[in-house]
Amino acid sequence: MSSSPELSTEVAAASTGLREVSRWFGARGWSPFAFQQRAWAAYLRGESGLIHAPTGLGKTLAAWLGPVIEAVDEGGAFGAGVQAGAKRRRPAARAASEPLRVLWLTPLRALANDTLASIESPVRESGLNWSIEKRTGDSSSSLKLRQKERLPTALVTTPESLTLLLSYADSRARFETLRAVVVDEWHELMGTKRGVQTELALARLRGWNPRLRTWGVSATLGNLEQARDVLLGVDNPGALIQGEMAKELRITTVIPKDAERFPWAGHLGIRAVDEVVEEIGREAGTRRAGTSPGAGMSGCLLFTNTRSQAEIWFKRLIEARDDWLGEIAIHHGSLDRSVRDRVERLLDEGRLRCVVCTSSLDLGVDFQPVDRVFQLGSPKGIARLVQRAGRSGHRPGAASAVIGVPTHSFELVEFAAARDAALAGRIESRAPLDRPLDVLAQHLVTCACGGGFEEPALRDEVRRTHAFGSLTDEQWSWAMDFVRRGGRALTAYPEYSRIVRQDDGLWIPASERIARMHRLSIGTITAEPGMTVQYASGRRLGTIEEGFIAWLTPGARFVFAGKVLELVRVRGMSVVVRQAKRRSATVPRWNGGRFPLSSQLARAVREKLDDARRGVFVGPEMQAARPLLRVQQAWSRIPAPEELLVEQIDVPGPEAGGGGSCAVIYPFEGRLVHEGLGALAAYRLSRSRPMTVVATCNDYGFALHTAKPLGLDERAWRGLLSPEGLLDDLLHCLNTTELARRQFRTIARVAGLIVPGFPGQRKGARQLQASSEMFFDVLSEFDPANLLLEQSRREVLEAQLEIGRLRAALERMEGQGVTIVGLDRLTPLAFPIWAEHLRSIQLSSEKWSSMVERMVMKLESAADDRPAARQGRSKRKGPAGYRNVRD
DNA sequence: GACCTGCTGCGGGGTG
Repeated sequence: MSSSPELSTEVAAASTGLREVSRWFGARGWSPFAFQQRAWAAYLRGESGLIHAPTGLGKTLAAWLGPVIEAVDEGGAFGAGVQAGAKRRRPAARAASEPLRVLWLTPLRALANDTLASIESPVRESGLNWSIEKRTGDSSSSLKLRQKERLPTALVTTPESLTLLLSYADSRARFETLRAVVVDEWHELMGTKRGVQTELALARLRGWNPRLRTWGVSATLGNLEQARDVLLGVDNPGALIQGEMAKELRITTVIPKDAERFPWAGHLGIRAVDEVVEEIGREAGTRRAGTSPGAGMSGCLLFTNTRSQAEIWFKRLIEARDDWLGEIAIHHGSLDRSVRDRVERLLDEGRLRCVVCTSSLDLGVDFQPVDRVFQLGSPKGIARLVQRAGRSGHRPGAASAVIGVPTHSFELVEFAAARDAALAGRIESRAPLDRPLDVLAQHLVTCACGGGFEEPALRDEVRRTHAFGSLTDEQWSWAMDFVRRGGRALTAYPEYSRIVRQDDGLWIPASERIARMHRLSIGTITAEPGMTVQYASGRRLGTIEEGFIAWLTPGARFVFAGKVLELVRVRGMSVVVRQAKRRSATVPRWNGGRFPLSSQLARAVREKLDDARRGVFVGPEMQAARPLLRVQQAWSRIPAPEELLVEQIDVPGPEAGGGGSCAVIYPFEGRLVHEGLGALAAYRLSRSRPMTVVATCNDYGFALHTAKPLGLDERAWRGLLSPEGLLDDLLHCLNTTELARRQFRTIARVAGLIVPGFPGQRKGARQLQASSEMFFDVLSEFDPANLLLEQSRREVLEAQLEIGRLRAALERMEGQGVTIVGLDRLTPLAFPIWAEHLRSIQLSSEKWSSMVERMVMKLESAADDRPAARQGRSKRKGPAGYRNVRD
C-alpha cells in the first residue's frame, strides 16, 4: 500500500484502538487508505453500511478493523478483554477468550482461510483476547462440536453454516453478544436465494441485538445503493463507502490473422488455438527472480463459457505443446474438490503456466502468480469480464489484464463494446428477489428449531428484510400453514406437520427427528448430484450427468478432467473408469444454465454497430470486424438504434437441407428474451393462418423459419410483436406448465417438501425429479391455491423468460421504425441464427416429413421442444450434443 | 464460406 491522507480527525479522536491499528499499519510501512478510515469512523459511530472496493486486501481490513478498534477502545469492558497496561502481554494460555463479537460471512468456503489470516495479525498485535475460527461444512466434527458449546470471538462462516447455527435451540444466547456482521462478496449473494437466506438470518440477529452493525463488501455493481438497502433491511439506513483503489484495467483482443475469413458463427474458437498458444508462451512461464526451479512461474487463466469447452481446449493446448504437459491444468465445477484443490495449490505456488477454467475461478482466493487472463468467447456481461480481469495482477501497482479471444466475428464487436462500457463504468445491476416463499418456509422451520418463535414477532422481523418487506398477511398465514400441516393437500402426512405451538404460544419443531431432517436440508442450492467418476482405486475425479453416462457402454472413451478415460462399469451412482490408451473420445456435455448477453452489454454492442453504420471504426477489433460489417451493410443494413430490421431471406436449397424461407429480427436482447419472442411470434402467426413455423435464436435476434416466404408488411409485423396480450399468449405458446413443473423441483427442495436424503445416500437426480413432479401434480389437483405453485410459474417467467426484459423489448420495438429487407442469401447477422435451425435438421436421422409433423405437433401442443429435439438428434449421433474430438 | 454449447455456490446424522 502506498501513502494516503492523514488520519481524519474524526477517526483520530477515537483513541487507543486507532493507535493500535496505526501501529500495525506502520510496522508494515503502510498507511491506511481514506476509504478504510471512513469505514472505521462510520463503524465507530455505530453505523452500518456497504463498502465498495475493487480489490481484496484493502476492503477486508476496512471491514474488519472497525470492530478491532472498538474492542481495544473498550479495553476490557467486554468479558476478559484487554486491560489497560496489560495490552502487550499475550493472554494466559488457558484464559477463556471473549464471547462472539464479529461474524464474517463469505459465499465461498475457500475464502475463509484467507480471511482468517488477514485479520489474525492485527488482532494479535492489539493484544486482544480473541479467539478466531472458521466454521464451514468441511470443518472437523470436533471443531463443530466445540462451537456448538461455545462460539469464538470472531467467526468466519458461510450463510448456510450461519443458518445451521441458528437452528440449534440455544442459538439466541450464543448470538446475543454479537456486535458486527460482515458480509463479503455481497454482490454475489444479492439477487439469489442464498442472498435472501442471508437477509433472513441477519434480521434474526438484529432482532436479538437491535444495535448490531451490518457491513457488506461488494464489487462494482450498477445498483450499489440498492445493494446496501437490501443488505441492511427496511428502515435501516447506512453508509456507502467508496474505495478509491481502482486498478488499471486493460482489455485487449486477439485479432484473428485473417479477419476476412473469420467465421460468422461458432463458439469453440478452436481455430484460435495457435494464436492463444503463442500468447501464453509469450510471457507466461517466465520465472520470477530468486525462485526455485519448478516454482515461481507466472501463469494465466483461460476462462471458457462451458465445461465441455474447457475440456476441449485443455486437450487442444496439450496437443499443440506436449512439452507443457504438467504445466497446464483444468478447473471446473464438475471436477472433484480434491482435483481442484491441487490445481489451486499449484497455481498459487507458481507451478502452472495456464489453467483452463470456467466460472469456478471467478471468485476465491487471489492467486499472486496470475498475471494475465484470457476470456474465450463472448464475455456475456461487463461485470463478468471485469471480474475475470480482476483475477490477474494481484500485486501492488499491477494492472488487471484480460485478453479476449473471439470465437466468431461479432465477438470482436462484443469485446470492443465491453471495453467501452467497462471503462465508462457501465456495470450491470443485480435485481433483488421479491418474496421467495420457499425460502421463508425454510426459515420458519429453522427459527422453530432455533429455540422457537412467537408468530407476531417473527412476522414483523421477517418484514424488516428487503425481500419480505411487502409480505401480505395472507402470504404469511399461508407460509405458517404450510410448515404447520403441509398446506391443504398434505395434512394427512405427519412429516409435513413440521412445527407445533406450545401452550405458551411458542412455535417449536414437531419432533427432534423433524429438526434433524430439517438441518439436513438447510440451504438454497439445489444442484443435482450427478454421478461420481472414479478410478477402481476409489480416487475421485468429479461428477458427470446421468444422461451422458446412459449412452456409454463399458469400453467407451470420454474426455474428463483433462484425461481420456475408459468406462469400466457403472455401479449405483458411481462410474468406474481407467485411463484409456487411445486418444479419441467424446466430450461430455453438462446441462448448465444458458446465460444471455446482458442488457448493458447488448446496449454497448448496439452502440458499436451504430458507429459502424455511420462509418466509424475505432480500435483494432472494429477495424478487424470492418469487412464483415461492410458485407452486412452492403447486402442488407446495419440496424440504426431506432430501427427494427427484418431480413426476409429465401434460402436456396431443398427444405431438408435448410432451404426455405426465414425472417430474421434483431432486437439485441439476449437469447432468453429471443426464445420467448420467437415462440410468441410463431404462435401468433400460426394462430392467424395454418402454417408451420419454427423459431431459432441467438443473443442478437431470432428467426422464423417457414417453407414459403411470410410476406408480411410493417403492420403485420407490428401485430406479431405487440406487447398487447403478451402474458396470455406466452402462457399459451410456451408450455409454461411444463417449465413450471421443472422449476418446482428447486422450490420443493428449498421449502422442505423433498428431503435430499442422508449424506452418502443421495437419491439419484431422477428420483428427486420424480417426487417433485408428483408433488406438483398432487398440489395442482388438491391445493391449486398453494403459493409455491404460483411461485414456480413466476420464477419461470422471471428467471427463464426474463419477462420484464421481454416486455421492455416489445415496448421499445413499438417505437421503432420497421425496415423490411428482402434477400436471397444469408447476411453475417442472419447466418448464425439460421445455422441453429440447420443444425437440428442435419443431426436428425428422422425424415423431414416426420420432423415437420413433430414441429406441427409441437406448436399444437405448445410443448417445450428440447427433449424431443435431443432424442431425435441422438438416434444417429449418439448422445445429444456429444462430439468426437478428432485428433 | 460459414455451425454443431451452455456457470457457480453450500450443507449434514448416526434411530433414516
